[in-house]
Amino acid sequence: MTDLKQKKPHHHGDLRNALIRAGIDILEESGLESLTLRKCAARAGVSHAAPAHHFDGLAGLKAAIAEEGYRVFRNYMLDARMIGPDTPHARLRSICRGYVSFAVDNPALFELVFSFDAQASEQHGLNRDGSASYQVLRETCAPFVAAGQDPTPVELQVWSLIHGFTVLYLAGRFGPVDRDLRQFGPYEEVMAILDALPLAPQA
Amino acid sequence: MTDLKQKKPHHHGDLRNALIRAGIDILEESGLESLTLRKCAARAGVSHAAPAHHFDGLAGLKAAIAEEGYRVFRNYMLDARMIGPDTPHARLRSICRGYVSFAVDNPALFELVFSFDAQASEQHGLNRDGSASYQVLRETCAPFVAAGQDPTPVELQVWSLIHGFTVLYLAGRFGPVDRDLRQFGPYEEVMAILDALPLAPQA
DNA sequence: ACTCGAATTTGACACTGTCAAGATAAGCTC
DNA sequence: GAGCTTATCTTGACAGTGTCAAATTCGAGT
Repeated sequence: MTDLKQKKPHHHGDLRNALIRAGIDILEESGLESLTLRKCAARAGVSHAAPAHHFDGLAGLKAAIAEEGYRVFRNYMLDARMIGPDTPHARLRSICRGYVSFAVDNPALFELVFSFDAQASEQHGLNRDGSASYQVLRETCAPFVAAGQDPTPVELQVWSLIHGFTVLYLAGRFGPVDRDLRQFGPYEEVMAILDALPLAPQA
Repeated sequence: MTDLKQKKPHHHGDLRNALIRAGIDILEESGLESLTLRKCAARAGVSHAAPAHHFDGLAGLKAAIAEEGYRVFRNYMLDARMIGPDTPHARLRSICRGYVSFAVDNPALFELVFSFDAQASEQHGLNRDGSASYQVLRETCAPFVAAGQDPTPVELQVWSLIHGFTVLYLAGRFGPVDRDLRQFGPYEEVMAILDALPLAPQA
C-alpha cells in the first residue's frame, strides 16, 4: 500500500543499500584497509552497531559489496568486448583489456572481489555473480575450443594470464602505474602470447 | 670481545630474529590475518611494545618476514629447477612448479610476500630479495630470448601466467585445493600454453 | 664505580568488531 | 483505532588491535 517511490519501512529507509554505497565510496577514497563497519555506519548516518542487522558482520558487508563489484566487473568486460575488430582473437584481447581496466579504475574493489576464496564465496552466495562474469570469458573463448572438447583448459590459460598480469601490474611490479593513460605498461607484449592460440573448427 | 656463540647484548638476546621466527610460525598456524604485533611479542616472551624498537611498526615486521619469505621462495624455484629433463621448456615448467609449490606449502607467507606493492617494497628494502627471485626467472627464460633482444616480454608472459594460476588456484577458484597431492589441479593443462614459446637462436 | 644509552616494560589512547539490552517505530490482528 | 509483534536502530560495554610517551632495567664503556 505504501507508495512505491516512498517506501521508508523503518527508521532509515534503505539502510542496506546505503551501507553498500557508503562502503564503495570508502573503497574508492581510502582503499580496502579503510573499509570498516563503523565508518560505513557513520557515513550512512546511523549508529555503529546498525549494520549488524543487515549483514553478517564485516565479512557479510564485504560480500555484499563484492556482489555489486562483480556486476561492475562483468560490465567492464562486456563493454570492452564491443570495441575493436570482431575477430575471436581481438575479442579475447578486448575482454582482457576490460579486466585490467576494471582493476585500474577500481583497485580496492578489485582487491575485495578477489579476496574471497571459493569456500567463502559459496557461504556468501557469491557464486552466481562470479559465474556470470566467468560466462563472459567462456563465450569469448569458445572459438578456441573444438566442438565436444572440454573448454576449461583454454579458459583457465587466459584467466591465469590476465589475472596474473592485472595483479602484478596493479602492485607496480611492471613499473609505475599510470591510471590515466590507458596503456597498462607491457600489456600488449604480454598478451601477445594469446595470438598463438589456435582457432578450433566449430561444429 | 664478547664470545661469538653467546652474544646476548641485552635483555632478550636476539629479539629481532625471535620475532620474525614467531611471526612465521603464526602465519603457518593461523594465517595472515592473525599476524599481529602483540601476538608475536607474546610468543617471543616479551611485552607488547617491545617490537617497536626493532621494526617500523607492523608494516616493518611484515617486511622483515617477507624478506625471509623471498629467500624460501627462491629456493623452492631453484630446487625445482633441478628436477626433470634438462631442456629449456622443461626447466621453465619446473621453476613454475616450484612457484606453485611454495605457495601451496606456505599460503600465508606467499600472500604476505605479494601483498607489498613496488613502492612499499622499496621503502622496506625488499627490492634486492625480490630481484634475486626474479633472477631465477630471467635465467630460465633466457633460451627463449634472441641475443640482443629485450628479455622482459617473455619473462612477464611467464610470470603473469604462473602468478595468476597460483593466486586463483590457491583461492580455490579451480576447484578444491589438495595440499598433499602435488597435482595442483589443472596445472599441466594451463602450463601447456608455454610449449608454444619458440626457442631463440643464441649468440 | 659511574655514567650513558639501548632495550624493554608499563600504561595509556584511539580505533576496531561484536555482543547484550533497551528503545523506537512500523506493520499486523482484532 | 488499540494492542501486540517484530524488525530496526541505539546505547553501552568488552576484548582486541597499533602506537605513543614515560619509566625502568640492564649491558657496556670509561
